[in-house]
Amino acid sequence: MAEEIGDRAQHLLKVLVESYIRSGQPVGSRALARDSGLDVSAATVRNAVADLEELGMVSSPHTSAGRIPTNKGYRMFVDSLLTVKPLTDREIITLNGQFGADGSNQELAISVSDYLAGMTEMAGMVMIPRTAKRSSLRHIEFMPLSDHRILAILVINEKDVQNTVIKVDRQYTTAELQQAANFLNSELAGHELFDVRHRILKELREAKDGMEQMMHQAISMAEQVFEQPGTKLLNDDFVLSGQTRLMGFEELSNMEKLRGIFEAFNEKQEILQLLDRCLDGDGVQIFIGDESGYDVLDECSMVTSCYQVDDEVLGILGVIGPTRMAYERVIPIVDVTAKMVSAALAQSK
Amino acid sequence: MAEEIGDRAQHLLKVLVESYIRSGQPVGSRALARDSGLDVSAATVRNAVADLEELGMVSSPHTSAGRIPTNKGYRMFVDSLLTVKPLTDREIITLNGQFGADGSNQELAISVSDYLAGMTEMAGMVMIPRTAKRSSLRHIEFMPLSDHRILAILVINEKDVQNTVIKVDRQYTTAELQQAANFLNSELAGHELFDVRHRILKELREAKDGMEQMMHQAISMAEQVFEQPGTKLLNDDFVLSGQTRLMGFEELSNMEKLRGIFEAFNEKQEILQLLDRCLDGDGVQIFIGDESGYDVLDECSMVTSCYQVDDEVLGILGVIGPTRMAYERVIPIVDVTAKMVSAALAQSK
DNA sequence: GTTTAGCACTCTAAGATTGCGAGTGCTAAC
DNA sequence: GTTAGCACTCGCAATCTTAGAGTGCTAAAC
Repeated sequence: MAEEIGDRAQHLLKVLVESYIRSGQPVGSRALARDSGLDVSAATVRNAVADLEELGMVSSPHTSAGRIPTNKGYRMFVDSLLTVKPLTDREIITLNGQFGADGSNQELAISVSDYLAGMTEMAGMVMIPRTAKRSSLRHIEFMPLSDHRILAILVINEKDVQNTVIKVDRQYTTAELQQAANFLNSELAGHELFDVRHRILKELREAKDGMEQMMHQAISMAEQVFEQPGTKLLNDDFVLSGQTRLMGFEELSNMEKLRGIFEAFNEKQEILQLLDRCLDGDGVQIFIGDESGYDVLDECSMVTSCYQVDDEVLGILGVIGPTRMAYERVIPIVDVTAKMVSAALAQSK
Repeated sequence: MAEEIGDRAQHLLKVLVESYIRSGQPVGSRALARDSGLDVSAATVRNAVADLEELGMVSSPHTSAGRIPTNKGYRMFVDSLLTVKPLTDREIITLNGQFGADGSNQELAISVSDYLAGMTEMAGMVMIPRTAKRSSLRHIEFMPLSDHRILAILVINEKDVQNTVIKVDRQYTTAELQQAANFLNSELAGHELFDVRHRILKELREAKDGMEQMMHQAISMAEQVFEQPGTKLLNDDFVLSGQTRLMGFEELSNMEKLRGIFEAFNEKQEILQLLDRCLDGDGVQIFIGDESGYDVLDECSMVTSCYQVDDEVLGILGVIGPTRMAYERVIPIVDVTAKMVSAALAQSK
C-alpha cells in the first residue's frame, strides 16, 4: 500500500502542521481552506483531509474538532515539506565567537547548552564524550592517601582532569609513586585512552618478565585505574540546561508526564543511549515523539546534530521540547551551533 | 501583647496540625473535638479555635471550611508541641554503616542526599563546603598547555581535586613548571586554603626581594590560581536529589510555583546563602514557609542539621518538602543522618 | 470524475442552576 | 465557662443548557 499523497494533500498537510504549531489548536476545514491559499471550498478540503486521516497523518481529538498532526504527520512534515528559515545575519554574528576554546570541555558544553536553551526557549543538551577515540592520555600522577589508598590523577586531552582512588596492598612513598608515574607516563602518555585500556596495558603486562619490581607495580596500579568498575573515567556524560522551560508548555502540563521526563533526565544513562543513536546520522536529526523509544518522551521531540573535528564525530548536541515546536527555526539553530562548536574545537586543537 | 495560649488551646492546635498533616483537609470543629480526646463539645472547640485564629495560628480558606495551620501555627507546633518519633532500631541499623568514608566528598554527599530523599520521600540536599577552615592544600601541580596557558591541578584535603587554567606571559617547559610546583608545595602544602589565599601568598610576595626569578614566577602563578575570578576553587557547592518527588505533592501542583522552586535549585548561589544561615544554629533547624526569605519557597519547609568533626561545623544537610510534612518523622531522620555523617567523617580523618 | 453547497448531526466548552454537606457564628440556656 | 440549637454562608459536584465549531453525507453543479 504505497502511501502516495497528491500535491494538494501535501500542501494542505504542510499548512495544517504550520497552523497547529502556531496556535496549538486543532485546525478545521474552513480555516485550512482559507490559510492554504488554494481556491477551493472547505468541503473540498474536508475530503482531502479525510484522506490524510486515513493515511494516519492527522487525527481529530473528538468528532467535531479540527485535525491535529500525528507523529507520522510531523515526520512527513519535517522530512519533505518543511521550509527551513535560515538564520538572519545578525543571529549568525551573535553566534559567531560565542564559544571560546578556553576552559574545559565541561565548561564549553555548559555554555553551548545554555545558548541552545536560550535561543530556542526549550531545553538544551550537549553530550561530552569521553570514549571518543581521539581522547588521549596526557599525564598520570599518583598521590598517597592514608590506608593503602592512592589518588590517581589523569589529565586527558588538553584540559580535562579526572581522578579516582585505588587501593594497594601496602603503603608507598611519594618517591616510589613518582617513579611509577614517570614510568607510566613514558609508556602511556600520548596514547589514546581506548588503546591504553585495551591494548597497551596488556602488551606491557605480557612483556613484564624482564622488568623490575617497581614497574610491575606501576602496571597493576594503572590497570586498577583504567578497569575500576565504579570509575567514570570512560563514561560519556552530558549537560542539560533550561529543563524548567519545559514546564511552560501546556502540552506538558500533565504532572505525571513531566515528572517522567525529569526523571529520565536524571537517569543520564538512558538519555545517553538515546543520544548515541544520533551519532550515526549526518547533519541534523530529529526524533519525533515516541520514535525515541521512550514512552515518557511521547509528547516531545529532540532536534540534534553532531559536532566534529576533522571528519571525526566528537559528540552530539541539540534541544528537546514539545513535539509541537517551531522546527523551521529550531533546526537551523541546532545546525549552525553544531558547526560553530566544531569550528571552535578545531581551532583549539 | 503576650501571646499566651492556654493548655487546652495548645493541645487543640497540636491535634489540628497533626490532623491536617495527615489528611491535607481543613479540620472542622466537630472532627477536632472528637480527635482531641477532650470531653468537650464542638461548640467549645469552636470558641477555642476562634481564639487561635485571632492569634494568627490558624486560618480558614473560606467562611464555611475548617481551619488550617498558618506558618505561625506550624512554627508554634514544631517549637513547643511536636512529639518527635524516634527512629526504630531497624531504621538505625539500616542507617548505620550506610555511608563509607571512601570516595570523594562529592560522592559521599550524593549518597547521603539520595538517602535522605529516599527516606523522607522528599528532596534531599547536602552542602559541600570548600571554604571550611579545615580545607587544606595538599599538593599543587602544573602542566603546560598550548598557547601560554597552564593547567593547574590542586589536591585539597584528602581526595578532592580541583583544576583551573591560568594564562602566563611565555611558554614554560615541563621542568620549569616542575620546579615552580616543587617550590610552592614546599611553601604551601599543609596550609589551610583560606590562609594560603589571604596570608601566605602575601608574605611570600613581600619577602620576595631575595628570591630568584623562578620563585617570583611561581608565586605569581599561585596568585592567579587562587584569585582567578572565575575559579570555583573556593566556592561552596551542594548536591540535591529527589527534586522530582516534589512534583508529587498536590500543594505544589501549581506549575508556576514549582517552576520557581526548580529554578531556585538551579541558581545554586541563592540556596547556598540560605544554607549558610543554618550554620549558626545547633542541632536540627527548621525553616517554615517564607521564613527562608524566598517567596518561591512559601509553601515549602526545610529541615536541616549540620554535620561536624571535632566540634567544627563542616556543612549542612537536610531535606526540603511541602510545609505540610510529617515533621515528627523527618526531624529524627535528618538529625540521625547528620550524626552518622559526622561519625563517618571523623573516622576517615 | 471532481467540486461544491446545504444540512443534519455530534461534540465540547462555558455558564447557569440546583442541592447537599460541612462548618461557622451567634444566642440563650445550663 | 460550657453547651445545644439554629440560621446562615460557602464551596463543591452534579445536572442542564446553550452556542459554536466542525464533521460527514448527499445531491446538485461543473
